[in-house]
Amino acid sequence: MVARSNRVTIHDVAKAAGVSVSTVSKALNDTGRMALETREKIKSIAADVGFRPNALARSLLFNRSFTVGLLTNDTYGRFTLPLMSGISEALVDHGVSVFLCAIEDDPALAKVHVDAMLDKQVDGIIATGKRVDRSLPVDLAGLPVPVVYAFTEGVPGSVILTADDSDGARLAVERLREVGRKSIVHVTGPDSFVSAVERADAFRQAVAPDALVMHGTWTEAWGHEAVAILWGGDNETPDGIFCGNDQIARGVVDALRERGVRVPEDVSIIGFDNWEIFADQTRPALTTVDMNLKELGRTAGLTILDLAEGRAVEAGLRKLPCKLVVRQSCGGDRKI
Amino acid sequence: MVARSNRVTIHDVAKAAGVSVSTVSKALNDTGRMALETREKIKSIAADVGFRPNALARSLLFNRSFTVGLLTNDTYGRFTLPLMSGISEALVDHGVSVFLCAIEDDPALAKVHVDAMLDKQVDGIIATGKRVDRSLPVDLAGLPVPVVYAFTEGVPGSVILTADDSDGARLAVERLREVGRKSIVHVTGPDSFVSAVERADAFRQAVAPDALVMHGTWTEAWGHEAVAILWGGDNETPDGIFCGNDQIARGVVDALRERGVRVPEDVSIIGFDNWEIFADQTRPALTTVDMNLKELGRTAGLTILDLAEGRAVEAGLRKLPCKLVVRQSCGGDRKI
DNA sequence: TCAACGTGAGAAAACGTTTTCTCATCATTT
DNA sequence: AAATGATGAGAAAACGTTTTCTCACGTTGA
Repeated sequence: MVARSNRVTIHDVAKAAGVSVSTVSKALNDTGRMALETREKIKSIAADVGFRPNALARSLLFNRSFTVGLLTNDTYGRFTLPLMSGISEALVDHGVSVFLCAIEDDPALAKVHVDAMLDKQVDGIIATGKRVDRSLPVDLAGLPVPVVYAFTEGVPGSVILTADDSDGARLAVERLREVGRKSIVHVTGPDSFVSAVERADAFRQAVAPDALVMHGTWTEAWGHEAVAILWGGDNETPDGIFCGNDQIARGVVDALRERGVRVPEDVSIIGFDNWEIFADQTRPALTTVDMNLKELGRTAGLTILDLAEGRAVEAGLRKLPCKLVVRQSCGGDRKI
Repeated sequence: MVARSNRVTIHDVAKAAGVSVSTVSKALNDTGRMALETREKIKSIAADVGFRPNALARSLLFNRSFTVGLLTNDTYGRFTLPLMSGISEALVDHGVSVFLCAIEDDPALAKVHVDAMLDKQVDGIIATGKRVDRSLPVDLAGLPVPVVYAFTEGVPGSVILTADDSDGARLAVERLREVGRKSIVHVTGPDSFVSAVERADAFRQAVAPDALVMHGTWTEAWGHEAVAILWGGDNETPDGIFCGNDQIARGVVDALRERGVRVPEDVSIIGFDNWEIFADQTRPALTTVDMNLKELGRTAGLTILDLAEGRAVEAGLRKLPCKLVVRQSCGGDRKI
């Protein structure tokens, strides 16, 4: 029809071996009946001519494309990249490749991408975003392929994977307690974010029902401001601050340094996200909660595979545990 | 053979319309001869039953999969994401989807990914990395599909796209001059990086053959240190600093603030990369050189498409211009 | 010696498209 | 009225696999 490629097909192998294509197929797939000698010879010839089966042809036959789509509106990749990395890592062993589609909150663009993926017969779609409590600007319900939501809001009855914010908050508080901190506050993002609220609730539960939670923006500037508030009045100052993300934590650490408050000697700081570019470059480097996004990605990948291959998967929200990454800002590998 | 899906095929449309599949195909593709009435009826029926052609089947026929692969070892995505965004944007209009493969400097993993993509008959591969003067840990020469190198080292005779570092440096110096700066220095990364050297050369050419260039690491810490050196001695201090990246620039700005030097009133600072997370959060926000990575991605996408469709593309290194993003750290929408 | 059986290998169909060819049918021209 | 031409639509082949069927041949057992 159109330009034929020069790639070697199973027919070439058959010709070279002097057998039929069926025999070649059976030989290479270790199926069917045939003389061991024939099988070996065919395998050797196939290797010699560098034959690799055309995945498109197999896909057409099996109705399995061995591709999945990752749909995201997280332009900056802060959350998408670790996730992607985990997905890819889990799936590459199964011969599955991943289409990455960045839709920037544009419903039309999203639809174009979804349609393109469906046309290409993806085995499943993983949806992710930059916020757990917002959904992508496209309706993924009723698609002819399985969908897994990771770190974004999903429709009821779907499979949703997310990090356990409460667990993260508990981890942080535990650590602050371990290093001997008694007066702990939480400086975090807006209370319009479900994550912020969940962490705050878990924080209060772990510290005290009336423990101080300061909601602001997710920025360094807010970290500075929060310190100004805490250290500006006549009240007792805290000796431990759990921050809602690493940017806030950096702001807090910088502001404290400017005031001559020593971190971690005088005050222990714990961040959230383990965004290395912040956590590592802050002086001192941030002890911070890691949401295990890569692991979350791995789970999402495996889950979509289960669904694609018809295995049952429990629907509903599943929260994966966080982990604490210890650097210097909290102090004490030993207790202070 | 295996699980048949419930998706509607051209046969279903044919049955519904009471015609043959060939007629349906011709009707939908506006080819062949047939009564206008028939054509319209078939189109309408196809739309009603929600028919979408199976891209796999078309791919098999046309030897065109309408997919390309993006291979990267830039784990952090600093450069890959904008590039990816540009590629995707340019190609989605052509119905092309992008496989993202993150290989972490692991040759074996790289080979697995490349093989998986070749098996899936990608129309081309775009290689990218985190450093212009390093190549990916896999040999992409002699592949049966076209390859474009973007922001990474490519084999001789290949198509290589990269940002014009010299242009970026010139842009920065020009701006510093425009705002009236006379004593300009360049604080940048290690001279083992080709980019650093090219920018430094262009910097010297624009300022003076013996203009001061300070090589260090790509970190905030180096920015601090450089300021300590510059302001620590008895020498005249500069009134303009061109930094090799935004992290260094942030370090410089912070260090100057700590010393009571005002930015941009006393000293103008220009960064490089336009990494918004740094450029925007620095106080004052950084004026910085943007490498137009998204545009570079767009070009890479279009180029791989040209190659895939057999159009001639000039081989060799092609440098795309940078642009200056003006914020506050350099001063003067009007001259100071 | 003949039937039954096991073995090795090929033919053909299938997956879902597109395209080339062929062939009726009907209208126009001589 | 017969030959020519235009029109509309379908049959079949092709893309590169896998799998089911079929079949020839040789071996075993009675």
